[in-house]
Amino acid sequence: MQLSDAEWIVMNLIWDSQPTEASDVIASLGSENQWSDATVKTMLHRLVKKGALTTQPIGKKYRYTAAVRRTDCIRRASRSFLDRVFGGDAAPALLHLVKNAKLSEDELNQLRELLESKSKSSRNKGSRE
Amino acid sequence: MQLSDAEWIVMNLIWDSQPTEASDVIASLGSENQWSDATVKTMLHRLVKKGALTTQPIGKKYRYTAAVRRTDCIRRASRSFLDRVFGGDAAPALLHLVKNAKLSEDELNQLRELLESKSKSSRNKGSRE
DNA sequence: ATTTACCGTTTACGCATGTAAACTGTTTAC
DNA sequence: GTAAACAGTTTACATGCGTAAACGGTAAAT
Repeated sequence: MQLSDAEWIVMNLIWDSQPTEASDVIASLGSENQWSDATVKTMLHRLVKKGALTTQPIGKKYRYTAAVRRTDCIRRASRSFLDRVFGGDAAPALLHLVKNAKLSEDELNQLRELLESKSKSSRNKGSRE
Repeated sequence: MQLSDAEWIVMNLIWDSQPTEASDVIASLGSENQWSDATVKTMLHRLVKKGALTTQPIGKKYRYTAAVRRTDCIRRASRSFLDRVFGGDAAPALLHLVKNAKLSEDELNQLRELLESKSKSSRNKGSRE
C-alpha cells in the first residue's frame, strides 16, 4: 500500500478516529486543510478503491475504516524514505534526524533506553529495517 | 528543491562523484537500475532545468555538478517525511526508526553520544526540525 | 409533494513522473 | 568522406496526484 501525501492526511485522521463517516472527514479536513468537500470525497473514494479503507453501510451512507495497519504503512514509508534519501543506510539517517530533532528530556531518555535494549539483544541476534 | 524518487537516485550518484559526465551516469545507472540511456538523459535534463544540477561545458559535452547541497535536500525530505507520516511529531518517528534499524554497536554509541550532547545543549536552548 | 441537503459515483483537467523514442549535430572509426 | 557512435534537445505517452465540478439518488424540511 503506497500512500500519497494527501492520502496520508486522510488516513492519519481515520486511524485516529475510526470508524468515521464522510461528513466527519469532510468537516475536519475542510477546516484544517481548506480542502473542498469534493476533494475529500475523491480521496475517500480512491482510498477505498486502492484497498486502504473499507466501508460498512450504515443505512444509506458508509462508515469508513482503515483496511491497512498504520504501523505497516509507516514501516513501508520509512523504508522507502531511507532507501531514497540515504540509499538504505539507516545509521546516517538516524544521526541526522536525531541531531536535528527537537526532543524533550523525556523523549531523550526513551531513546536511551531503546538503545540499551538494542545493545543487549544485538549481542545475540540482529533485527531488520 | 523537491526531488522525486528517480531524481534522488541520480543526485545521490552525482553528489558522490561530481563532477560527472553524462556517459558515467548512464553507465552507472544503466547497470544498477536497468535504466535506458534515454531515461538517464531525461533525468539529467530535468534536473538541470529545475536547478538541481549545473553544467560546465567541456569541449562539446557537459560536466554535471550538483547545484544544491545534499544536506539541504535531506533536511527538506526529512521534514516532509516526518510531516506526512508522523504529523510532524519527530519523537515517535525516531523511536520507530531506531527500534527497527539494524545498527552496529559503534553506531549505537554514536547515537548515545549524540543524545548526551543534546541533553546538555537543550538545558539552555532548543534546536530545530 | 416539492425543494433542499447530503452522500456516493463519474468525469475532468493540468501538472509531475517514470520511461523512452526520435531528432540533430559532432566526433570518431573505417 | 561516409557510416557509426555519442551527447544533448524535443517530443511522447501512460499513470498518479491534487483539486474539484457535475450527476444521481435518497432523506429531510417545508
